[in-house]
Amino acid sequence: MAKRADFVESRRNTRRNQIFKGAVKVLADKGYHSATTQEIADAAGLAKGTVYEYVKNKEDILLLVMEEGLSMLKNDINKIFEKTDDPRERLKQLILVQLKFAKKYKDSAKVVLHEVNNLTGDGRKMFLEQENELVEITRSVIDDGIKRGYFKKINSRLAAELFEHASKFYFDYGNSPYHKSTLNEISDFILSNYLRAILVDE
Amino acid sequence: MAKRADFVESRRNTRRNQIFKGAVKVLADKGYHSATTQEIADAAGLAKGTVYEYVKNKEDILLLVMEEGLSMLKNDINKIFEKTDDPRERLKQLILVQLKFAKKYKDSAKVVLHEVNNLTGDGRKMFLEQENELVEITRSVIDDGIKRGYFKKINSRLAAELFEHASKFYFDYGNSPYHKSTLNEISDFILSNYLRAILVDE
Amino acid sequence: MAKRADFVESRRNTRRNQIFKGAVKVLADKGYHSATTQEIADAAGLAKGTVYEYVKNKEDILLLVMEEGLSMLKNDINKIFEKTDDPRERLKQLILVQLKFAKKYKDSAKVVLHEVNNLTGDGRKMFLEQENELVEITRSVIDDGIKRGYFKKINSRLAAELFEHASKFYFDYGNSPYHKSTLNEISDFILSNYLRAILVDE
Amino acid sequence: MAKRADFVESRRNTRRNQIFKGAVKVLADKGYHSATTQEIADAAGLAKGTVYEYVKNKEDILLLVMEEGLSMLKNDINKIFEKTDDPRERLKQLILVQLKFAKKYKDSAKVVLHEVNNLTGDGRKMFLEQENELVEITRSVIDDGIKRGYFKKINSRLAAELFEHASKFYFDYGNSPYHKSTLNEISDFILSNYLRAILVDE
DNA sequence: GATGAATGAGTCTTCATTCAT
DNA sequence: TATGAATGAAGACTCATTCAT
Repeated sequence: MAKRADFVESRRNTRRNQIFKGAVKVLADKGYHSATTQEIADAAGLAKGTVYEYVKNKEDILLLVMEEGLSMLKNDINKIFEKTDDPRERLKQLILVQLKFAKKYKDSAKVVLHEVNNLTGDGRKMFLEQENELVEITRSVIDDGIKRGYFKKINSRLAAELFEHASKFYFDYGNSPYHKSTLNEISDFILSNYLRAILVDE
Repeated sequence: MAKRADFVESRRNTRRNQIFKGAVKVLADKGYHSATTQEIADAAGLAKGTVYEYVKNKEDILLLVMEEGLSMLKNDINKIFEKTDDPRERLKQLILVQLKFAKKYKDSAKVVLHEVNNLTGDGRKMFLEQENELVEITRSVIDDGIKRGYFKKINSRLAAELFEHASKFYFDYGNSPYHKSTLNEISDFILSNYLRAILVDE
Repeated sequence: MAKRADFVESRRNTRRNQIFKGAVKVLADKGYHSATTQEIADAAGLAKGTVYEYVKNKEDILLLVMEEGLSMLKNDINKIFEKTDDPRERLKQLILVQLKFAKKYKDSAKVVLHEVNNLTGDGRKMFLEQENELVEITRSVIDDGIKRGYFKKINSRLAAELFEHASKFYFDYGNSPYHKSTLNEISDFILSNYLRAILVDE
Repeated sequence: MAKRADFVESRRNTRRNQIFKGAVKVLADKGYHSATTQEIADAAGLAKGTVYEYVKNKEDILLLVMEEGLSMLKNDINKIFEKTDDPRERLKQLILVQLKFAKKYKDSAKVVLHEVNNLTGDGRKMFLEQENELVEITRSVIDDGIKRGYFKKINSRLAAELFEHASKFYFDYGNSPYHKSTLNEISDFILSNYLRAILVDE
């Protein structure tokens, strides 16, 4: 029984999670550069010094938030593939899941969308890779749909990029007082227009 | 003859333009918070103190850049309406103009897109208003198209928001090494799919 | 039988010795202020908290090292007096022993020489007293030599201070890449020149 | 007339000198690591930010102090060579000058002696080079003395190192309450004993 | 006794803004 | 008007010390 090591590992996870939760709130609210490590520590319910036990530096906090955010999103996405293998349904769910994610994890989504540019070096590289992976998943679904004769013969990579971009629409929601539509209206519009646009005419 | 006042006013414009040009480059390159006023002054070919003669504070520099950027974009947009009054053509041009703008004024576009959140108070309000105005222009074109029987009876406000959002796609291009499509491919895709999706079937 | 107390006392000594050995290495390498208590604990093979069971604070670690260093040096010095009572030979050995000490306990010597100024309060007082004691030993040897007619009638206190100072020469050796002489060359030079200089002409 | 550039240059020198003077006091008193940049700025009569206009970082302040200290010392040394070319007199003056320097510029001397180890990289290299230069000057004087038959055929490099070391004796004076001798006593002792020791017997 | 996670005071450094020239 | 030296508030990060387990 590696009881001791387990405990240490578990506490480590607890702390990283505290930091994640605190940081998400603060970063979504003030943005990376305007947020101070003190504020993040306070929001995490930890002392400043304690945060640095679990994180290399400020950028590492951002990385933690983005990785966790992406990981949660990927989790949701993976579940889609268990339910159906029809590319039309998969593509639809792919969009829905991301719109819902933006609503459910409003703060995480906001950080993921807005703070990429504050990532440098390996962190940035890793993030872009993950983002690209997401596009590639979408692309493979589209390619499958084309092969099976459901979708028109479009540039699947670009289509995937544009779908991903559209899925991010809701990420920004609430930033402007002029935004009014509900999540349902948005997903209905995208699904019934964008998605239908690439279906082959029957 | 307000000769003297004219001269003063004209120099003021020259200076503000110098600042705009310098700031655009620096802000696009390093982002608002990482850029220093010194760097901006250098890029503008002015002393730091001189910059402050023409600008209230750092945020005011950002505002200047965004206003100028938006104003250039609006200029381009207004020209569309002089050429045709067919809402189908107008909507198409509306999208094209924005994609082209993102390419032509890469740096301005980057700043406009990424730094909104660093605007506060009245500056932010003004920017969001202008952005909303843009959406409203698009919306009125769509409404006109619906009225004339060209477009389906869709939620025109939401449609306009989504078109605006899609137009911003190219703004982010080049940020990731995975981005590969050309401007032409992007506009073709959007026009032939998104735009066609809202046309009434003949 | 104070068995229990003995055991406690013995462990205490073991631990203090671990700390001494670890600290000497780290302090000689990085200097007092740049060395962290964590590094010292690591080098001692103890946990940080454990170190604080045997030591009041960081300065106390330095004190431990300096006291131990001086105590070892005094040990070596005392042996001289058992072997001869000729002040000429005693003075010679006094110098030799210190040069050799600097070579044998390079790290200890380095710490003793360089970190005096980081000692404060009682620790500093104690150290300076001990250093003075060393000078006084040398002085008494010189005084004895003068009384017996071997040495010239010089200011014995100052002479002792200068001999002590010369003995520290080798302490600094190796700090600069320009240092090249061997211990033997140094001791030969000091003995055959400085020492001979105070002998009465025969 | 490069009036403007001259003025700028002159102010720069004034400021660097203020920093030098403030830093010398503080560094001599508290040591490099215990002194804060705030204390140094205060002692210099400048704001903390202003100090950083004239200095790269904290270590750069130390470098400034050591360079200035060494430069003053070298100045004094150079004057010796103008007065006589007799190596016996030159060597004597070489020692005297350094002892006097330690008295006159007590604080500078203390910093130069004690803080070498806090110099890193190029700063350290430069300092050691300069120190070596000093030894080489002494050595050349000794070599000259040997060639002219005044001094015994000793290892001149080592002799020079030891003379330099002895000259530093007074640098440390005042650190311990047990130090009592005056500068005159010290120089008399060194000159009449150490120096005479290397003279050829007549 | 031993441990090492938690703490927060303390430090260096940057940079927007001001103002005397 | 133009300048850039001076300022000091603010912020990231370190590390000696404590204390619950």
